[in-house]
Amino acid sequence: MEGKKILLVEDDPNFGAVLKDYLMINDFDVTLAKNGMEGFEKFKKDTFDLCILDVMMPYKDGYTLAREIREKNLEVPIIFLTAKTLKEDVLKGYKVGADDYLNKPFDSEVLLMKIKAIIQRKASEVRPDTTKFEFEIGKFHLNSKLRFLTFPGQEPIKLSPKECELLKMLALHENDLMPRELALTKIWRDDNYFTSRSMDVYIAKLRKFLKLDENVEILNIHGEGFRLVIKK
Amino acid sequence: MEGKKILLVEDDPNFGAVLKDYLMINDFDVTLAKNGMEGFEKFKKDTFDLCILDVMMPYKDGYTLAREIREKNLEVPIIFLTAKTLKEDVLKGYKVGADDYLNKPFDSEVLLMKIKAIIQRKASEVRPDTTKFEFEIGKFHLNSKLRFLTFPGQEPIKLSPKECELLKMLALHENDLMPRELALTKIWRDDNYFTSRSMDVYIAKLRKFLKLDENVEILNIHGEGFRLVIKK
DNA sequence: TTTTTATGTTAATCTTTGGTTAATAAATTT
DNA sequence: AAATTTATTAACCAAAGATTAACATAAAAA
Repeated sequence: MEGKKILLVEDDPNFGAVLKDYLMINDFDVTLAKNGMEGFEKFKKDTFDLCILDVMMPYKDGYTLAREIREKNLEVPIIFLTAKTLKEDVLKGYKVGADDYLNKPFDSEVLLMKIKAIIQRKASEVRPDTTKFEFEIGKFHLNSKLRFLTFPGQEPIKLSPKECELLKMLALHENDLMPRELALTKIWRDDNYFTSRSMDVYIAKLRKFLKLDENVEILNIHGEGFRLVIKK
Repeated sequence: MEGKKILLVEDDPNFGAVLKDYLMINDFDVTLAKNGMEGFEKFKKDTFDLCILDVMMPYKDGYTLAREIREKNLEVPIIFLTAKTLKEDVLKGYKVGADDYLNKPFDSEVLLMKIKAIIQRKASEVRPDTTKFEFEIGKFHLNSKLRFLTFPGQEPIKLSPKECELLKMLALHENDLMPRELALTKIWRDDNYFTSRSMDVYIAKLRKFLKLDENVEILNIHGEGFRLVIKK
């Protein structure tokens, strides 16, 4: 856990300094920014393992900053700090892609634990190669950047963003288990009953496309996830 | 995090009930014991992911109980609840093998977070054991990740989670005793009459699958458990 | 041997998970 | 602003899996 880099964006200089010190004592490498602008500048110049953002800041609030960060980086975990307890704010945070949410003032122990838990989780996640965007799926060819799926002798099938990401995720785990949870947290950024239902709808769509090649199919592993099988 | 089992030992019936409810609302499966004796009895009869012990209880205090629990189980995380804040008590707790320490009354959020952090940590520690998922069982090949069992010249047999785990557990003890109790506590997470009956049902199912290879069979060792025999 | 306890088997029931359709909402394009 | 595409939600049914009850049989103990 040593030397993990944290970007801390907090406008209150006292609180910011104290928190920074506390985190540094606990072996994190902390960069402190005192507003959203500066936060984003520093984010672009370096690579962080975690971002801790205060929600209420002048000029650029935490949510806006989070959105900008997410545009640049889909992976980095974000924790919001807030004095508010309003439900809607919490929800807003999650929508922007926050990994966690903490009320201020909070128990520093708790923050530390959250940080460790999140970093550990990220570390243990399978890191699919996000750069790869071309896949051979049986006789199909998938280009996930241009979002289409071609089959010999056919017009290319245009895929929607969700269709495409889901198929890509399956392709990355070709012939192996693609855990349900993984797709839900990575693509839908939420794992609940409805997103799960939504995913099933997309699986059905993909199956329809893939019917063209009888050697390709998406199998379900009950309670676990799906498996893109490519017979050869 | 759903369905994790917590043993809560707390002599104050009001506080105990409130805390139990709170944890249950948060999707934990909570067993409440109202003193150390009862706590230990319940601990022996079941398998828990976490124990939360009040320090000050009549007859048998939390430390004594913790020591007894540690004798039986070196793994299970223990959290102490205490009204005291004296340093020495905290130290005593850690010496007995506590994973955490909380003052009472405490912020329920904090407890929840600590619980989650601890359980997550344990989960990631255990991973090495989970790595092996391919087994040769006579002419069979078991893939316990994709949950199927193949036999030359046959369609792969899909296994249900319980079938799969049970067969894996037997395979891990190939030609040796696989104690009944082990499968029940690890797979069924509970050892009682009904789970035991359920396990027998699964043994029957596995025997049916394994019939294809006459050199493979599951023998019963009366009162002890089962033995996966592979003749060579 | 008789009695008790443990195991084996089948089938009914209950629970959870997955698949599909269609209506609605949200986002994007024209 | 209208049309089109994409995404979500709800309802419902089907399939898979797990448990339980009932009863039969085998092993151990009394």
